Amino acid sequence: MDGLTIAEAAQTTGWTARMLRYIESIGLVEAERSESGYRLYGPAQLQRLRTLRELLGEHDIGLGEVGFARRLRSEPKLRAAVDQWLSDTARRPDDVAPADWLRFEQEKHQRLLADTVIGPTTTNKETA
Amino acid sequence: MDGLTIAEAAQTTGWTARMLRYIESIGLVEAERSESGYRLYGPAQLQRLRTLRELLGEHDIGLGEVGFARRLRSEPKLRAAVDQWLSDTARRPDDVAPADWLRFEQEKHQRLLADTVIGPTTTNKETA
DNA sequence: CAAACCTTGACATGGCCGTGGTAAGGTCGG
DNA sequence: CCGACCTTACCACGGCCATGTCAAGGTTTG
Repeated sequence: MDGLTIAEAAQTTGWTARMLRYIESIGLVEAERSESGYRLYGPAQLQRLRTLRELLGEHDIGLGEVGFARRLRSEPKLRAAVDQWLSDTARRPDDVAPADWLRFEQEKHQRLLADTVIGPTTTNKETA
Repeated sequence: MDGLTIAEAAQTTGWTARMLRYIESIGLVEAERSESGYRLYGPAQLQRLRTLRELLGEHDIGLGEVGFARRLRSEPKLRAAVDQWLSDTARRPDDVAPADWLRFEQEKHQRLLADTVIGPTTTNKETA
C-alpha cells in the first residue's frame, strides 16, 4: 500500500481528517482508495491540499467559491451565460424601445395594477 | 425625472423591492438616484434585472455565485490564483520528491508525533 | 396637507455551509 | 487477538445568505 492515510495526510497538510473528507465530498482533491476502502493520499494530493490551503488563506474566498469556479470551468454553458450577463453591464436596448420606453413601462404598470385592484386601500403595499 | 421607481421596477422585473436593494448592495445592478435619493431604474437596469432572473432560474446558482464570478473578473490576481489551482489538478511534483517521498512524509509524521508525545495513552486521537 | 411613496437601518427567519463529535462497524499490524 | 486506525452516517452548532417585515423619517403629488 502506498500513500498516506487520512490522519497522516491531515497532519502534513494542516487540515483535519474531517475536512479532508468534506473537501473530497465537494469534488476538490479526491484521494485514491486501498482495496479495503481506505483513502490514500499521494504526493500530488498532498501538494494540492497545501496549495488549496494557501489559496483560501491569501484571498478572501471559501471552499464553496473554489467549487463554483470549478463548475464554471466544467460547465461551459454556465460559464457562457454568466460571462455574458457580466459583460452586458452597460448595454442599453435602444433598438428594442425606440424612445418612450418609459411611458410604455409605466402603462404596463398601470395595466397590472388595474388587474389587481381588488384589495381595500388600493395601496401599492408591496404587491409581490 | 425619468426612470421607474423601485416598486415599479420590482413589478416589471419580478423581484421584490427588498431584493432590488439587496442586489444593489452586493454590487450587481445599481440604479441611478434622483436628487432626493430615490432609486431610478432605466431600461438598461430593467433588462439586466430580467436577465439576471433568467440566469438564476436556468442554472443552479445564486446571487452569491454571480457576485463571485464578478470578483473573478475584477480581481485578476484572484482569478489567476484560482485558475492555476484548478488546472493544477494532476501535476505531480516528481522533481521535488525523487522517489521515496512516502518514507520522507512518514518520517516527518513520526517526528511530529514524537514532539507531541506528552498525553497519557499516546493515542493518535485526532491530534489536531 | 395628507396619502402613498421613497430612504436607511434594524431585527427575524429558514436554510445551507463549514466543522466537530459520535456511533456502529470493518481493517491492519504487532 | 487486541488496540489503533479506517469507513459511512448521523446529529449539532454557529455563521452567513436570501428574504421578509417593521420603524422613523423625508418626498412627491393630487
